[in-house]
Amino acid sequence: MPAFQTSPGMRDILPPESERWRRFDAVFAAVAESAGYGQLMTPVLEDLGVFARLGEGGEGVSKEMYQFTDKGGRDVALRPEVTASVCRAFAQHRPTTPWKVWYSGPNFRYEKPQRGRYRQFDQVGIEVVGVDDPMLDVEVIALADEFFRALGLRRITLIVNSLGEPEDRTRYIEALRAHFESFPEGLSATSRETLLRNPLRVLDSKRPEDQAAIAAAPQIADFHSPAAAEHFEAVQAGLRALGVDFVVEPKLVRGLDYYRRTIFEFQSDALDSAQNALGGGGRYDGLVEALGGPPASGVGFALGLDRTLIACDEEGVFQVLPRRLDAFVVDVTGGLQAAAITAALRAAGLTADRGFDNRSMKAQMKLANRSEAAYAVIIGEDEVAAGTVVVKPMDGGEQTNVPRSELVARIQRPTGTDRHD
RNA sequence: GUGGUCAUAGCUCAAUAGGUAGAGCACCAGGUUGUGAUCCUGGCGGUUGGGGGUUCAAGUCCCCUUGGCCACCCCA
Repeated sequence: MPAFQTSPGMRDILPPESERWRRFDAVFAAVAESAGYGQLMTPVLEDLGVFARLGEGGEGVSKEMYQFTDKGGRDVALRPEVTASVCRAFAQHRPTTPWKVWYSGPNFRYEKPQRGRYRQFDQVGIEVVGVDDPMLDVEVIALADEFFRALGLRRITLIVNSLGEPEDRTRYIEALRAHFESFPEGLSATSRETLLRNPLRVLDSKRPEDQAAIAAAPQIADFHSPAAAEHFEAVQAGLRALGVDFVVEPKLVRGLDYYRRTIFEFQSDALDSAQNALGGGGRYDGLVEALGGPPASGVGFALGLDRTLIACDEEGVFQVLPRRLDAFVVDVTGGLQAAAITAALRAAGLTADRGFDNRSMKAQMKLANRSEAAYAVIIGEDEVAAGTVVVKPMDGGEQTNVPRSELVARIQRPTGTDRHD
């Protein structure tokens, strides 16, 4: 038993899995940057106040926040999400709009860990501040959709809804509360508690005894102001124009108070229905202002690496193969030769590893095999004397003895292709 | 936060009814005094998650604790 191990809900990502994570980021960056988004890097630690507004939504928010007082007496928290930090950054730096950014990194929530749910978890996302145009909602959603496709995922469902303007939303919540409180068949005990805190969330319940009340509940669309309805229509028209499949789900809600108008979520039907949401987002007009900035609308989404990778596993896509080395240098003359040869190979842009500890040729060949190098470069006393090296294809091909000066060329241009010699 | 379940070698797992802890894989070495991936032989490897208790004797039974997993809660 090791004296120390990772704290609950936190883990090491070892190679080669870490390579997959890095490629995940790279694919996301490529999609976002193709649309003019730049990477924003914010601190993982911020003043508690930056996230305080999130607490107005569910009580879970404040309960699950990693917060503490630092040595200067400042109340701080590890970020539970990035959207609030983006808005804080906008308010702080006042960049010109539209401000289009993407991000990737760890977030922290003090939850009870289980598979696909960690206390430190990575998310990628994009946010745009300062544009009201529904076509921007369309762009953001389409980029998320494009990203899932870039990973190779096919069994993805996009669901969208609109919470309307803040006033619409407020009126709807009151109507919902009234409906649920007076519904004859009542609600489950859990939903009755949810109702006190966040009536919208009751719509999310999957408990059978709640379904009758939910089915009979008022529809948000009936509360949309003309402007909100028009915005939502425009979003749908834009998605259709781009050929992005979607389903309007009137019962889709998001837990936080800051969401306005468009909200959306991507689900994978390759996962259990209980946790099939890979990511989501929406509009949060007003959040920047709430954080001390100018009035500015915002829209964005975030998605989690863990669940998305699980979905990839389920669909058998985005399987990252370990990187192969070009060459593995086996030196049984003490190791100095290998130092020079690997340096030369690397300088030529090739990837090369070598054996250490002056182990036997057999042992070094086993390492070469394990490294999955394309070639073993073997050097012994004979080769040193002759100024040559043995180049052996590890796939079983014939090994050849080549002058040391031709080694790099031989590996860059495999035998059989250099017929002009 | 609530409930359930599990924890044995680096990994995946065995261990009859309490009776000295095993295998496969991996790793190391040799067979092959200059050659991997196959094969053969041998080796390294564990205070059975930790602590306490019952017992002549505990991996096995009891309590506590830590951690994983599952469900609920929550889900930004």
